[in-house]
Amino acid sequence: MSRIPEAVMRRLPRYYRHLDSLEKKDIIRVSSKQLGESLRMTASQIRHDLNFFGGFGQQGYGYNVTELKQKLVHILGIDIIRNVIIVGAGNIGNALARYGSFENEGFKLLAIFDNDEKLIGTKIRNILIHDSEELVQYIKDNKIDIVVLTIPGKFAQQIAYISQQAGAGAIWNFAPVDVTLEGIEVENIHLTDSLMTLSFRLACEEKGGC
Amino acid sequence: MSRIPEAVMRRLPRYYRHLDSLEKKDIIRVSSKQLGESLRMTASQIRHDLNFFGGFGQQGYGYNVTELKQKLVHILGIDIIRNVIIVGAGNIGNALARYGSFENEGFKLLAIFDNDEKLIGTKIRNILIHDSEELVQYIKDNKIDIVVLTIPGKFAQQIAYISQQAGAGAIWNFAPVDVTLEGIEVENIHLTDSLMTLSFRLACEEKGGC
DNA sequence: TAGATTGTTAATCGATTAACAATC
DNA sequence: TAGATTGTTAATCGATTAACAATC
Repeated sequence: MSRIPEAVMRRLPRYYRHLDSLEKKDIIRVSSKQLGESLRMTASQIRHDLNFFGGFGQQGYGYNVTELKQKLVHILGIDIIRNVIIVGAGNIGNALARYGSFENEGFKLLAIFDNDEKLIGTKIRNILIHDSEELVQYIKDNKIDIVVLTIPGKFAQQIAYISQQAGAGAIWNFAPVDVTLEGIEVENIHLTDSLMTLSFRLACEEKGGC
Repeated sequence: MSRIPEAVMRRLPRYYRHLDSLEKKDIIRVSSKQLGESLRMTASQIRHDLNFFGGFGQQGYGYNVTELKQKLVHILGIDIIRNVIIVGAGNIGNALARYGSFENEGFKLLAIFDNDEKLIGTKIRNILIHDSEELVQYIKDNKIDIVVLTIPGKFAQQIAYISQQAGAGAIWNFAPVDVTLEGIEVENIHLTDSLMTLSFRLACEEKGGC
């Protein structure tokens, strides 16, 4: 399989989401033209993207919705259960822990870590909050695929590093710093950056374009 | 000013964040080479990006940290206070409402809306939760720059639409659907999509690359 | 002045779109 | 078969990087 461009990879979950919604509406087949109209992109791009993974369609017919969705499930690896832990039981950590719908996509929350003694030992939605001191040992003892960082920025890089050393497979970072590590998958979510792009665009509009 | 490419715009908050941290360390000057090393990008790209907005540096010297940061503050428009409301007082809405640090960047949360009678009239961090019925009137009566949508997907497009009609300037959407509207700035945050890219990358690794 | 580093243009690289033969 | 639509290659477009004259 040829190396998948980053841009293509980032569109895959959107394809998956849309196919899932078509399937729920009992739609059996869909063409790249129809997909393009719904997703506001060119039919050409959709066919081009999907063909990195193989020819899933049929000339003159299009794509079978359920079949294509299943292919995407497999490509995205969401048919594999992934063990997840959250480090930081603050606002965002709490929200993610309570947000049930990740479980539907194969992500299983095993534990939460915090260093606040008032929180240690309590639970969020049946999930125990452990002492951060136990983090390394916990990762070593359990196969942890994804470590979610919802801690202050100043701790993020270091906790990411020790999580990697302990054997974690990926970091999902919500701290407002860029976590950079070699040899582990990292996804940075920068909510403030995103909000700033709205601020920028509003300011541009007010200036009459830029 | 020539039209700013999307890719450039998305890098601006990162520049701002880094300059802010340099300033806090009392660093006076910085070269594009140094910035490139810290941010893991080419010096060329940084100079190229900044020059869309003007020549902020000095040959043989580099950039003055405070001055460049101030330019970025102005470019990003975070020197303008933006009025924000949150629609949906669930997990994510709650977390965003409690997350104080947006206020540092010029975003002011005025109100929260929900349709759960048990929540209406209560407060999160001093911010009153209003009945969703009042949303349109509230936007009409107050200059609302940004409407944050932390509601189920099925309501997102419609609430975005009526918010626009009522006069809102931008939508920050956390519902797992793509809100598409003409004539209003929209930023979609798809947490599940982001998590799926980690799943994809882990699956790729396990397959030995793709 | 000499050294450093910018601003800016040109070259390269990658991603998107168009086109169309293949084929269901 | 005729019409539709894919898979795939070629053309276009945009973004990144390299190069270097300008200049502090």
